[in-house]
Amino acid sequence: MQSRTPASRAGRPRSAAADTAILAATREALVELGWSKLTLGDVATRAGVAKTTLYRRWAGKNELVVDAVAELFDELRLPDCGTLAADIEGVVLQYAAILARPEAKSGLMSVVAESIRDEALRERIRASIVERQKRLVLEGRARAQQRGELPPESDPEEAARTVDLIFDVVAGAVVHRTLVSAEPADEEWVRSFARILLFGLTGAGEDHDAAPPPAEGP
Amino acid sequence: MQSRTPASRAGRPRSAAADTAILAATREALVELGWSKLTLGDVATRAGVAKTTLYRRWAGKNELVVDAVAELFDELRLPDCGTLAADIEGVVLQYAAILARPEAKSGLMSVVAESIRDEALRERIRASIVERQKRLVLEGRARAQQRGELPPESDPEEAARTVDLIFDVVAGAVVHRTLVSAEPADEEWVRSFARILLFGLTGAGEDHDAAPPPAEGP
Amino acid sequence: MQSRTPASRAGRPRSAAADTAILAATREALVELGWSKLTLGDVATRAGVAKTTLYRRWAGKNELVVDAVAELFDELRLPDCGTLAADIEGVVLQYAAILARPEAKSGLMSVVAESIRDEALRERIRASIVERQKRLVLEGRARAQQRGELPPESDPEEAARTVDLIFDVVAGAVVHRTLVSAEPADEEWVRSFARILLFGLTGAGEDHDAAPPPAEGP
Amino acid sequence: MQSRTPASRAGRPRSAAADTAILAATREALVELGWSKLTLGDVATRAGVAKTTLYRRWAGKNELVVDAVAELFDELRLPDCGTLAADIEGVVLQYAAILARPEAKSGLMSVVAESIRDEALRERIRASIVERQKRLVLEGRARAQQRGELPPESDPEEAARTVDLIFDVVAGAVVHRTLVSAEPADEEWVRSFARILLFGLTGAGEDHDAAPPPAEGP
DNA sequence: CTGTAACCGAGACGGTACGTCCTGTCTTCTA
DNA sequence: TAGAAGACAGGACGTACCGTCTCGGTTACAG
Repeated sequence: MQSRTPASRAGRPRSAAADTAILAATREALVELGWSKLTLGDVATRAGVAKTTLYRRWAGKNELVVDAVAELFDELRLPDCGTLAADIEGVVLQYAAILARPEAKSGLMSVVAESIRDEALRERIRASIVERQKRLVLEGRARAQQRGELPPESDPEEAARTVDLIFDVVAGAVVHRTLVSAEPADEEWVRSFARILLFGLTGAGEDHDAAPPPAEGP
Repeated sequence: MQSRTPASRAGRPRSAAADTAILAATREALVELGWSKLTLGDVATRAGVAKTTLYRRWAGKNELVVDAVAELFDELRLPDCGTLAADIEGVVLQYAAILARPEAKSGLMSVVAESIRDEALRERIRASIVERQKRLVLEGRARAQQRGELPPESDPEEAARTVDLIFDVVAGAVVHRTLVSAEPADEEWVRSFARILLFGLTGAGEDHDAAPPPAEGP
Repeated sequence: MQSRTPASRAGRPRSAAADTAILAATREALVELGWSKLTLGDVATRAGVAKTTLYRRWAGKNELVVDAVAELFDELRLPDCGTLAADIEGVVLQYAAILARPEAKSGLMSVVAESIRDEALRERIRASIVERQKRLVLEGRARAQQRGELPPESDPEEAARTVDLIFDVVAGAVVHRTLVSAEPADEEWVRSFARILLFGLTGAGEDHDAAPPPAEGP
Repeated sequence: MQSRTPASRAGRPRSAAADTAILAATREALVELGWSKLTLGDVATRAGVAKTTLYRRWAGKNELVVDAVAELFDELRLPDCGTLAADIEGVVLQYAAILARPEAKSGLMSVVAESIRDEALRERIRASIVERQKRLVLEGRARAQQRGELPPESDPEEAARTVDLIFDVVAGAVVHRTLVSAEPADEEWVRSFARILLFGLTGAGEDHDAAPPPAEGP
């Protein structure tokens, strides 16, 4: 989380408990107050820690919140459900479950909004949150290829672009459903979404130029 | 924007020019400073207006920013490109163009983040921004149905759910691409995304229970 | 009180009732709020009058309060009590009675304090409040001279100086007793004060160089 | 001025230099602007101090001005001039000299006016300004009694009342001369005033019931 | 077992912005 | 043309946080 560069510097070492307490207090405050009303002084008080201690470890509110929220994504795992369809549903549901928590909603969107004007913050978010999720998409594809549900990629660059695209679609849809539409991304919704995504993925590769055939739905 | 109730109340009427100046100043400040560093005092100064005038018309920063950003969406139109595929690409591109503007990025995401803890703000966003966009999805579907590209909906409730889903997918993908991945939603990306969406929409309705057939890509 | 320049200007004449209502409202507000918390907007509301009307007639808070307080001194009269001693007591008691009223305390001292930095205000106070009181001292001396209690003045300039001195002593003592010591200037106090003043006045003229004889008091 | 209670509390101690700078800046602002136009923000700026520092130590403008003005009275000393007459003149002159300073004029009268509606403020003024002066009256009487110019008091309660009366007369006269009449309390005026006071004090005790003898002046 | 270096809590500090209130001016409608 | 109503520019208010600093005290490793 922070630099620990050399070996074991002289002097009193930093309290490890403080880190835990601060991040927990941050999430608690996010739930109660939301990002914009969260103050570092209040977080310090909740954590039973001096404001100085907090500033010694994080540069500011944004960095602190990124770390606090990032811990929520530690539990994200890709379950092996046997089919690509089930895997997609599984990972989307997990992502939706995390975004259903108020500390994630409040914290994540706000720091993303802040990151628009702050390159370092954007990088921190990417490293500690986004990449962790994107790994799941990669794992899922590899597994589907092993099963024969998806063909092995021919052009690796094109394949990377597709992963990015899928990730934006999945994460974006869940985020928009949860935050903007403010409706729960429940099982039914996830199933509908996964259908569209699956058909999009498996159908979109067939023919790049032919118009798609007319269909009954939606 | 504000009450317009009776006919022509007593006392000096509110300056219409002030509204315009304030909203423009707000967008300008959003571009330069971003949401979190935007100050109502600064906006007032830029607009050549007293702080009180600003507070007389808006309850706070969030309400002001929503109105300022909402004006950006006034220009959103659905072009009639002849085919569903082209229409989808067209509207996604337009939405992407708006989200490419820094005042939209900074403003929109921040107020959405704030709206998580503020029902009234969420409603204001829905009314002045979201609904305006969702109308385009409805228009596009009606047009596609006229052309015969999409069948008329049988269950109107199911149809409404589908519109919401599509909207979350489209808007979410563009938002995520633009803000989180911080890559431009350019023509190439939009074409790829529209392909997936089109196949998803036209293919997903075919058979609700059968597994999709294996495909080549990606 | 204010300009009334020519004869009877064209257009709607100023409401005379408004003046009365405004001054009464000013005194009422002085009692309830004191000078520093009194606002012209509040006075206008109490008087059932628009702020504009108020500003059309008075230049500001200070001028308004001077006029409002000056009306309190209209009732000041010098009773003919038969002896100089009784006359002094009588006028001091009257002055004390006015200063016992909270609107006088609050208003008078504040405008005097303001007048330190405002020549025009000082002149207005002198004209509408101070001179009115000083007249009583002049009357009292004339009456005492007629009775033979005081000798006629030889040097008119010296006499004027003495009147000023007496006035400062009398008014100053009552003001200080009432405001700074915050004790009532009741009959007992006035009697003690009048004794000192009377002996001072009648004894001080006797011998300008000789040291006063030792005495029993105070 | 503020609490000094325990030994050396935790945390960064308050800057002593700040107190000095703030009070000096307050007097400076009083001279330039007067009480009503004096701003706490401006005082803070002049003192090179943050507004918060100022509010941490004083409850408001009035308390601050009392303390700033009170320091002016620190220099007040009773000179031993040998006779009661000379002592009176000396102390009155000193008091007049302080009241001649614009910061005293502006500040003192305004806070006294405010104190009418604020018991705590009145007490603060009494403690830090009035009592300090009243001590001089006590010293002066004791000295005169040692010299035999005044008899020792028989009734201590009556004696206290007399001290209060004298103080109101002396302070009130100087204040009224300086502020209301707006004339300097110069040596000549002080001599005339001291004469009256001296005769009043030494003569008033002689006979409580007899009418004073007719005299030549004023 | 003793420096000493880095930590810790507490809280004052110089700042910035807040949202409210009041001032004195103006603009409109009504009488 | 006066008056009521109320919007306007401007500016001070007192509060809340920010991020920094200066204290007295406490660990825990190094000599």
